[in-house]
Amino acid sequence: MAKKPRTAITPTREEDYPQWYQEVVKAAELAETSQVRGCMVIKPWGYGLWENIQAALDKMFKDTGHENAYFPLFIPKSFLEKEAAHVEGFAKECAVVTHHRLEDDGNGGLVPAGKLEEPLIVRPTSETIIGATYAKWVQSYRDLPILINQWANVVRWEMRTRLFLRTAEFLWQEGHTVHETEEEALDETRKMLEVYKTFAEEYMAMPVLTGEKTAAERFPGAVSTLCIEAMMQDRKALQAGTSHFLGQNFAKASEIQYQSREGVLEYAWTTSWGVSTRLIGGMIMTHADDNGMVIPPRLAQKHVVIIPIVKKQEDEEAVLAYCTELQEMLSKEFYDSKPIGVILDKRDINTGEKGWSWVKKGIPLRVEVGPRDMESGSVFVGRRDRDKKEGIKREEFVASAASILKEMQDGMLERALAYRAENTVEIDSYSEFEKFFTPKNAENPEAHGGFAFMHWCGCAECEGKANELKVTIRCVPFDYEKSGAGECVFCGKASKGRVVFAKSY
RNA sequence: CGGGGAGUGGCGCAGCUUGGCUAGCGCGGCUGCUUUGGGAGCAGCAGGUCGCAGGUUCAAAUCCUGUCUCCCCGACCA
Repeated sequence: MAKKPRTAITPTREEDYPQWYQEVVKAAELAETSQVRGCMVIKPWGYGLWENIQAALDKMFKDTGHENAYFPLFIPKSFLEKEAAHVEGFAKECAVVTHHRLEDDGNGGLVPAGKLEEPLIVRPTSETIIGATYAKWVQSYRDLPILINQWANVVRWEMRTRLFLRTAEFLWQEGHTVHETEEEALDETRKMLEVYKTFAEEYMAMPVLTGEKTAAERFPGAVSTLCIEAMMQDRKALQAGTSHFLGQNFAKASEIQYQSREGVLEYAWTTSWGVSTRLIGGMIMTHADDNGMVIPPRLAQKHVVIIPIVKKQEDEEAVLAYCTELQEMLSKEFYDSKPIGVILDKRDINTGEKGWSWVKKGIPLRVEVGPRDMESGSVFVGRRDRDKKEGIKREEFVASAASILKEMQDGMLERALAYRAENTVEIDSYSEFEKFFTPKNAENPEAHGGFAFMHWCGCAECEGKANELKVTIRCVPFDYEKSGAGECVFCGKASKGRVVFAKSY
């Protein structure tokens, strides 16, 4: 029996995908569970990813005319009650503040005191509190549009949590806009979804499908929910971002009214859209391998780590000087309009261990520099997307670093696109559907399924039949009618085009 | 919230069924020496109120009750 090569992460993706995911998060030092139920501590290496996600998206939001603002963490209970579907959707997962003080219980403990007149809800999302604020800001059509984004944390008391993918508290951005016309609001909804798609593909190297959610999967209170959906390496879908057209539902609930050009009092049209720290989970499950994290260069806070190899004490000074010089040279180079981020790892630990720690963290380039390289004026470079390391002249490496990073970024997207293509099928019969989404090994299910483009009549009953195999409709692609008419896989009734079915997170 | 699994030095685990000496092992940490180009070796040292709270008992990591947290599968959701 051939001995399998040692991997930095155990178990491997194939052996136990959920466990592998957790190990990658831990080994890459991205985050850890906290002492608070369901909440995570995002560690510097993970938070750096979030900061870069924020920076890139923030620029895209501003370039599309949006501004940032900040609204309260607390929402009066009565605000949340205003939109019926919205309350129903979120009521079960809210953290509720009922007291505003703690008192000594006489035994060294504390008991809540000072009961609030009206409970406050820790925001699960801010439509209602922002809507109430907008109602004050909007009088006339001249006050519109309002194009505001907020970077914030929200709390949803989820029953089952997983680092980055679903935590009780998470970081996100939520855009909330108000418009004069339905058409304008619809355009906004679509525009922001495009921003998300562009970001996912160009920065995260994570290909996404776009489309509209079915009624069953829609945001509570929305008229329509648009989404980006990505395929993870276990072939399950991850909803990576949503953009909601709220119609006049929230405007009516919050009394956002304006006097129109004709002097008539009208309800405004609103949208909301968001992405969260879940994107980091998506990045991990799209790119990480059995040796740990693989960070897309465009989102890496550091692109290169320099590892000095010092054999003899007397070499140390010279090798470090050579490394520092390399660091300075690289830092003057630009990748993606920013200076290349370089770490010189001087930690006094074994070289192998040091190298592997960076492999697991997913830094794009590792450069090892020892006396031999120094003498020949070269460096030894390892790319995170390849196994082999190669020697290269120092100047040549410095000059080509940016283009190597670009090549890596492009390669990651291509690989992810290829993976998705390999696991995307068209299915026309229920038996095929059942076969595609049923693992061979029921005890310990292997990666199976993928994206299945199938005909669907549009009724909730047939959608429910897919649920029996834990499969949901991820989205109805915008151009779904282009795939041609057919018959619903479940009931045989007419369908205008194929929609995307998959198992999901 | 339903089902299953688990909490024992920093990490991973054994011990628990059938209570009993100072609670073990591996990895890691520290110190010293030797090493160093893909996860080092030897020696010495440090480190644990066994998740928490009650209870049973002469005696509890072990038995009982409660509770908290984590992981997996479901339902729910970004």
